[in-house]
Amino acid sequence: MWRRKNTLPHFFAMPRVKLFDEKEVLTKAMNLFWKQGYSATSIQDLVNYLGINRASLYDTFGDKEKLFKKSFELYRKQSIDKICQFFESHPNVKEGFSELFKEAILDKDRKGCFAVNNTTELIPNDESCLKILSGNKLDFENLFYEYLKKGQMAGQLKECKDLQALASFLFIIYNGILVVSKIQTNKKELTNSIDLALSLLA
Amino acid sequence: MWRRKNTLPHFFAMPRVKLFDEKEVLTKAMNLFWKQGYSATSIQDLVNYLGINRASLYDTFGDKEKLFKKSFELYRKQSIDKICQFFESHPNVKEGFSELFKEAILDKDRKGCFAVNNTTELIPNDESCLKILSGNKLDFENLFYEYLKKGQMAGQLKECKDLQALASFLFIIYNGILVVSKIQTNKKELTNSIDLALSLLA
DNA sequence: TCGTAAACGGAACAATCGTTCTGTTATTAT
DNA sequence: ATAATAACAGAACGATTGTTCCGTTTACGA
Repeated sequence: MWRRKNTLPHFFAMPRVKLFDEKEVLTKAMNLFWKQGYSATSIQDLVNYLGINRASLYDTFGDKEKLFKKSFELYRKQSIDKICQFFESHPNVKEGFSELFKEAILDKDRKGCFAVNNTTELIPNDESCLKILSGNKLDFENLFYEYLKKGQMAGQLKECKDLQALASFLFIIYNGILVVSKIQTNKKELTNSIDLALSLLA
Repeated sequence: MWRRKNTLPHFFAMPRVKLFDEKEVLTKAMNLFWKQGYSATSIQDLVNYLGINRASLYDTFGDKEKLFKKSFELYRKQSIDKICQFFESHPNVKEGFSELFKEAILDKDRKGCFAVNNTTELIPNDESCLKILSGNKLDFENLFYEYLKKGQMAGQLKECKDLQALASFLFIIYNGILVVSKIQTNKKELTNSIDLALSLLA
């Protein structure tokens, strides 16, 4: 069997390159889905906001659902990277969580958290998203757990706590903050609640 | 100017009565919006699920947004009534919150909380919903506060706490539980977190 | 320079969106 | 019985949905 490679003289040819940066466009898509949610964001919205052609959108990202999944994938990577760096640059556990939560309440444009928004919008109507969000929960709780453990070994936690339970608790608090911050932008009240929650650590 | 009333003999006439119970249908609409969210629920979905005609839907409830608002209004009334009764039938504060939260984690069909779902879906894209949800937050925090106060006066809280901060904290916890319950139905882990949070009360 | 193939712009697709309209049916005071 | 009128069933509306297709443009290896 002969291969096509041999039969055609100019088989390999390079087409024109993309006129847009794929990751840059994906970041834009992420931000629009984040703000509007999956269902409320139309392809036309995306075409307008991303500034690329419909055909380019479909050629590059597949369909709407695929683009959404890729957007959320990017968000997950970014937020996990951010948390890791955040913990590394905050050696004290209690201070670290305090700063993390207090940063979360500065939600000027009320977008909340893309993961939390997806949880409430897409569960229980999208099975595949449940898997992703379950994984996301585990990732966060594990990060929280390791951070707590490091703090415990450094003697930052007074008593011997159930770190697993503490990690779950902190994840719940984090989710709660990310919901309530969309309603309430009064920093003072939320700060008090955070201090109250973190009094369980020391 | 003569009035039409005088020119026609039988001006007042009663039409046929509704073949469906308005509140019953509204409850159904509430449940569908609750499960699917506002954007993901089409009029056709509603017509199928409610079992009434399109025209009847529009005649009775106005348009989609009005039906949604009425659905959520019904939900708010029901949940506030439920909380009031719940607190009245649970004289001990800590036990009351414990039971309330532990009831929330039994979310078999993963619908979550209609109010939380609406918060993440509709803010910041619907200004009128922000007002409603702000009011809802205040209502809940006030209910929590009064309940805490009653418990404090009954000597159920050891120290003299900042009850306002405690109420806000419990509202955040409640929201967090109502999000995470959609992902995690493992009761044990969530129960531990609830116990941890409520250790701040006694 | 030339041919290839992907990116591009934009029209076009069927399906569905929320909403309105048109008759018909059914009820009740007269 | 009759007239009036709202509820009913269902077709129809234009607009928008997500997606595909077509023809052109453009970059790059040969």
